[in-house]
Amino acid sequence: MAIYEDVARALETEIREKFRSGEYLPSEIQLAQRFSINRHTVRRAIDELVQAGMVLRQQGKGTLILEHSLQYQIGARGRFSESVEAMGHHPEARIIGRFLHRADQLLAQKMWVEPGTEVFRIDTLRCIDGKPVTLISHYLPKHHFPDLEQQYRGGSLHALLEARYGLQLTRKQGLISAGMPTREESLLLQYPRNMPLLKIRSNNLCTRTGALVEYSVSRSRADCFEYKIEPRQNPRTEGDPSS
Amino acid sequence: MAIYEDVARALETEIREKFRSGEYLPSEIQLAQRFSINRHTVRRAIDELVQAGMVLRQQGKGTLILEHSLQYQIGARGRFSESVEAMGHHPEARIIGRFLHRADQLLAQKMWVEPGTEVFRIDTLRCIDGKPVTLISHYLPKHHFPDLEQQYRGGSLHALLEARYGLQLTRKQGLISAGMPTREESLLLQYPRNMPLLKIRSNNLCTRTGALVEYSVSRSRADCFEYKIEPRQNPRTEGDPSS
DNA sequence: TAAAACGAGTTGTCTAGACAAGTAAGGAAG
DNA sequence: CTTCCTTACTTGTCTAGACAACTCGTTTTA
Repeated sequence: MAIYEDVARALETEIREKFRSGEYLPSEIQLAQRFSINRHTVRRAIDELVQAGMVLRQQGKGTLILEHSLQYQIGARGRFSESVEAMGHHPEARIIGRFLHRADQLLAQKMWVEPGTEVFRIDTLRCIDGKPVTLISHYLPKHHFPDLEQQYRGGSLHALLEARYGLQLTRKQGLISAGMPTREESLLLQYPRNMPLLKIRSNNLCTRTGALVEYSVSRSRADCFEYKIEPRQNPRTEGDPSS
Repeated sequence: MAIYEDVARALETEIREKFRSGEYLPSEIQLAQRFSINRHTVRRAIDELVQAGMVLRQQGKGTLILEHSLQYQIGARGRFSESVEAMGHHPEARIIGRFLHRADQLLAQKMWVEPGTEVFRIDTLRCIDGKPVTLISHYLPKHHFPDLEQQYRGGSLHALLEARYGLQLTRKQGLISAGMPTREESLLLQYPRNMPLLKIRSNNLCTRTGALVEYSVSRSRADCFEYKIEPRQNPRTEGDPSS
């Protein structure tokens, strides 16, 4: 039996018995000293835990211990549903990054604009009870919002659009798919790479003019999130984003 | 960008273009010489392919190339969208299994019936171009359809319900989530266990009476399937020039 | 006061070499 | 002919060291 397998099992029981989720594993060097093995062998052991979805590596910080029973929570009550109508329009968003793209072929097609158009991209992370749940990339044509990058400081993006630019948005189309997280997504969402994400790409139009003002891609942890499609009820039930 | 990522991508295209499944990759040492990198770096690159399910390591023999039609389609055009409205009601269904359940606590809650109620379950597999894409479990309260099990022989379940029982269905609620396949799902869908499924659970009511007549769970391969949510075609906004 | 630079500590990548373990084929011994 | 052994080649594991990249708190600087 390989050393790294032994160490992996040792760490596994140790995590279950002595650590809580949110804590960090001892550093690889410390573990190497403790077990009197090489750091690479420790890494190989931790690889097993990563693969099992028990821990998450964070470069520069450490190795984060995740919920012990992630896989068992799937399908359990811990999950909460969210009306698709409300997706992407949530107040407690934290800004992760801002970018200025020039739309390539693919993006242009999805945004219904000409290739080369300048497009703001704002990435936000939505947390619930301090737990990251959804990562959203908002794409907005620059010419509609020349000074948006200065204005937006977090919170409800759509409320800002309405307040400053007088725009009211309507979802025109939503595409729902599933995929596996990239390393970056895994990090931001604190979510194992071998668990699925629920994705929604949506085009939002200005309710009045019909012009596309936002294309967004949201990626949600599937262990605690699912989307609810309501029957077509009477509209205008979703007005208040602050609720 | 890391070297091993480059090499992994290079090998990926090479596999697609120059190799067939069943063949073996050049040995790690040969690849290391070819790319002028260390063997460990080659191994790290191949790790990526293993993780992606493209190749299989065989100690002492070599690295076997597997069927490689799946992973490339992800995110490509090969994917086709399907309106949620149409989900679960498709003609070219093949029957996989029939069951008679007595609803337990959980199922009863989801189906809005009393625990202990007898429930038909019919599993169907939907294929496209001979490729299995969606696995659907239909749950129907027995008392509504005493002889359904005899009647249904494949094809559109909902058409049969309408023809024989005079029932027209309306989707009341849809819950969309993502998950990993069980072994059985993986087998039926011919889909790797490390790729995600897109799931929809929906309750369908009789349009006239409002009684629940069907609860269904569909699981679709995420590599070639995504769900489309159409805008609400609200009759009141008919004059809208944007549509 | 605010921004920039630094430093300690962490994970990530790459190299280098050694030996273990498994496979397959060929040759030697029975 | 069959069996066993050797040999060559493959992947698997472990060690060792170096530096890159990143995080975070502290210190310095403007």
